[in-house]
Amino acid sequence: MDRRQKKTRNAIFKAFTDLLSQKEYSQITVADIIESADVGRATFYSHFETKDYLLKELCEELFCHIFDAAENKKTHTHIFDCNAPDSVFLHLFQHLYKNDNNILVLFSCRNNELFFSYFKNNLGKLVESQLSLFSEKRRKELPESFWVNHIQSVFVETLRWWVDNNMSVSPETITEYFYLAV
Amino acid sequence: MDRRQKKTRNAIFKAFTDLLSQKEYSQITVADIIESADVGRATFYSHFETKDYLLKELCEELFCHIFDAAENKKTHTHIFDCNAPDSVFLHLFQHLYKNDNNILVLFSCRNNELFFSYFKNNLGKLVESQLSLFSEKRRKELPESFWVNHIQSVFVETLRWWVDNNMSVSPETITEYFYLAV
DNA sequence: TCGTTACCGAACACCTTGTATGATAAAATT
DNA sequence: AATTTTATCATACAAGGTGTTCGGTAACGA
Repeated sequence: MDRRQKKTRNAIFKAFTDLLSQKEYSQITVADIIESADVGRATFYSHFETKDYLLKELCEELFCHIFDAAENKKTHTHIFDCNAPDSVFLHLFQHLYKNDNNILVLFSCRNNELFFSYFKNNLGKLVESQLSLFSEKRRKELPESFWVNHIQSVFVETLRWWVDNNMSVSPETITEYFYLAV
Repeated sequence: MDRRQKKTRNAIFKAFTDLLSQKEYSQITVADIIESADVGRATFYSHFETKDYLLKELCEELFCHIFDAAENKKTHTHIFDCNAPDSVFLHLFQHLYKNDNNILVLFSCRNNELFFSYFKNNLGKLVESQLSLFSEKRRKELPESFWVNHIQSVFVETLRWWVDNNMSVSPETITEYFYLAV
């Protein structure tokens, strides 16, 4: 990829992330973004079709990083030298706690629910691979789609509560809450 | 209230509800609404500051009806002649099932998350009054704010699943799922 | 009947979006 | 080093949405 393209793309991502920490997603205009990123209007539109696609691509980059990390624990441990705890959910909470790539900005309550639904979807695969971890009893009494949706939701809502409360408890504790709640 | 005002207000609510069943909230313009309601532009703005306030007021009307009904079961039973089951949650599900005032339109997956958060907030009071119904054990191990938020979330997500699945199970069954999940 | 009030239509300034243009400079290719 | 390709910029533009203003009209309440 052309060096200029990379620079532009990164400048836009950075500007967008900065703006998201200041105001609500729906209040941010393309004019805001290009001014903050210091790129031309036509340039913005040559990179991203719309503002919604920009958010989508940003989410994909961030989620791709964090979910790959959680799923491929071995390679990941090797690269990032983290201590690979037993639970992928704890692993996720730990990564979020570190706030890699400023991902937390997107979880702030001011921001769009669109983001939460992307996150929830990405969680889907992970949850399905972990179903056996949860209570056998309830699994048999509830439809599987209900059960999967439930676990995804509880994770997202637990995360929301954690962030809203300034992450004042440790990743280990919030994981415990998650398992108690789910 | 002036008869003309009532007529206008209702026409706008009706037009808005109809439109919500056809397209996503964010795609609906004020022009759409006033054309469908057949009122002047200035008239719309003399009733509602913005489209967001319109949604807010619509939610308040609908929720007010449904939550009052659930909370004041005695008066409510009297007025609406329903069979007042034991659980307020079952009661809620039953009311939603009847789709009073077309409330279900607002729960369709195409529609705004804004609506779900209003609903979740309205649920707050109700949940707090019902806390004792749920497992003592978990209540003591989890912070109260976490616990309240959790119950609200599970209700909303259960409802979402129910609606997404065309309400193919009975209110009694979905209530059972709710209690099993929470 | 008479004053008040809500409504209409039309026009308006302003903002946002997404596209198109030709010029310029950085990158890739030869 | 010379040349071609490509990303960028500034500017302009049309289309469409928002929220306000204003004078005329008709429905309302007393």
